[in-house]
Amino acid sequence: MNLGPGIPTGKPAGRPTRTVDSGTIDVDDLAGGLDLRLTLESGQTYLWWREDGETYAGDRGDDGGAWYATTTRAVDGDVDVCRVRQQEGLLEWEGTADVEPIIRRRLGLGDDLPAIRAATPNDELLEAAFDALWGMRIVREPAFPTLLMFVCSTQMRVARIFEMQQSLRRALGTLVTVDGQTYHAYPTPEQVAAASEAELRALGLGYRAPYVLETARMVAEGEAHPADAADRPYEDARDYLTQFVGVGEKVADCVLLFSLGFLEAVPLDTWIQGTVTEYYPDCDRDSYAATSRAIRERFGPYAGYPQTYVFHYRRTGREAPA
DNA sequence: TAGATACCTTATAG
DNA sequence: ACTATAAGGTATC
Repeated sequence: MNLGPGIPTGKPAGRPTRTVDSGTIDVDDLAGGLDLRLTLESGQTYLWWREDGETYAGDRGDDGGAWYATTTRAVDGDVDVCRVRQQEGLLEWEGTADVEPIIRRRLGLGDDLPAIRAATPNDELLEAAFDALWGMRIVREPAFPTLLMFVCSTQMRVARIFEMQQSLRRALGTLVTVDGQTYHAYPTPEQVAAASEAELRALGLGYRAPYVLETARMVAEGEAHPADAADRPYEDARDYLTQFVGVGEKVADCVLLFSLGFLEAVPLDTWIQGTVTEYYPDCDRDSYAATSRAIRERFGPYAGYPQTYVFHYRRTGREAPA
């Protein structure tokens, strides 16, 4: 298989390069199928970028474009590069290692979408959102990058959150060369912690700069790690994450849902809060925690799925005019 | 413990 | 052109 330029195969002698693995995943084997572009551009993750630079360039549906991401190995900090694209019912992947299990996890390919939908109430709004965006999956991205992404996300537009992550990557991330092509890994906690606040502000982070810096320092120095929340019951896990600076209940819910696999988490952002007020007023309570409980009870055990569908459905103006 | 306000920076609306 | 407003909220008082 040849996916074209990006991660070339072959191994020139005497140059640092990587072995390239590749393979395909039959989308028909995934329960509920897959829409790769929706999954990667629905505000769940800002860690993937399009080879053609058209990331967040518009809402055109999946055009078969290729996406890149890096993964940093827990054992030795080695960086792998992966490339995916969806064409003709196949999800094609390439990587500097056998990244298929990583891709399957990160893209939520194991989720049984029909079963999740069956466990979700079929009111008019949720049905419309599921119909419009079917195939969108909830990701499980690495914990530290997800934590920083959503610290950066406050009061910020989706396309700019992505640009911030690209800036962090380019300024601070390890440079990886794969047969002449260069890629920046997402920076490690240590790499972020070594930066200055001024440096981060220069990247356009604004008032988030000191939050990002302090949160990275906490992880780098071993005070706490976002992945440690995974072992706790849901609400304890959310409380645990709020110890990081710049992390309140909403950002904590994003980390739980989009990294740690807590599918019951419902981030209550402005869109979802507005949705609660408008469509589920009986779930509207006087605190985040109380509204969260009520809407989770309404949406069912996989409440994060309808949350994510409704968020993207409304944010992108797909909602039928009232 | 609840409520109000400041906060970086940019894109978009008026 | 120029100002006001809002963008996946949180920390602080």
